[in-house]
Amino acid sequence: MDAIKRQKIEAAGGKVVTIAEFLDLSPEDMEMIEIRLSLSKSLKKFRQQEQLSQQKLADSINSSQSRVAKMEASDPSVSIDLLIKSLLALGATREDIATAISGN
Amino acid sequence: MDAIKRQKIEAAGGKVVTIAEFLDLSPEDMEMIEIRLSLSKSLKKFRQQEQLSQQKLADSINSSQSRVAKMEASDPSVSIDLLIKSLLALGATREDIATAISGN
DNA sequence: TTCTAATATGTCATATTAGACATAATCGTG
DNA sequence: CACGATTATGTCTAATATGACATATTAGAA
Repeated sequence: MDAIKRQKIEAAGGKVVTIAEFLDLSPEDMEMIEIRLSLSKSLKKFRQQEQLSQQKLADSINSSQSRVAKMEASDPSVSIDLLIKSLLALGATREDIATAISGN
Repeated sequence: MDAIKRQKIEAAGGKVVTIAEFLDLSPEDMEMIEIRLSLSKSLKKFRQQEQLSQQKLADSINSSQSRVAKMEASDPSVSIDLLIKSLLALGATREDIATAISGN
């Protein structure tokens, strides 16, 4: 949100709050969330490139369809470990993972 | 180990086995271990650059000295999540983390 | 629309990871 | 050497992540 929009809202009596402020997240927490988000997007991309259903992928990594869905949804219950493990299983390289994490 | 050395050992009746073979690790397992290793080395480097003891770092991230020691030792009981969280707390950027993971 | 495959969501028991603590080992420095 | 500080290791129990399952929702084709 730019400064002008913020000013307008505040001038009108509204309080502007970022998501981080609202949820009381530290910058590091935000980064963690962003990293998980990038990885999960990458996971979905790799899976689709391989033309696999969530179920097929789940089978190949001894997991379940629901967990794969949660991975791709960046559910807070999924660890970065699991995301990376799954990406590797899909053939992603460390470089691919690094790229996802860097956000570029 | 190069092919020549391997050949010599095998010619002498020895069986050559990689660590991965010995521990029956999949290539993905190996990658996971290497990633953890890179991150833990990076963590130690960042902590030392900041001139912090493991205890001080532990305090700043609500953890314990022993857990920090385990992080830096790449103990299997520590998750990549925790390593990344700790790196971020030390001021590492996503770029720094990506670099560690890529192994370059 | 209806049927079917795919994906999403909620919950649970089990497994894994967490911080904490005790204590051992190692490092520096006098 | 001795001592103090730092780091390593082992083991608890609490917290969190896991696969599994049921079920809901969505997507796409006939």
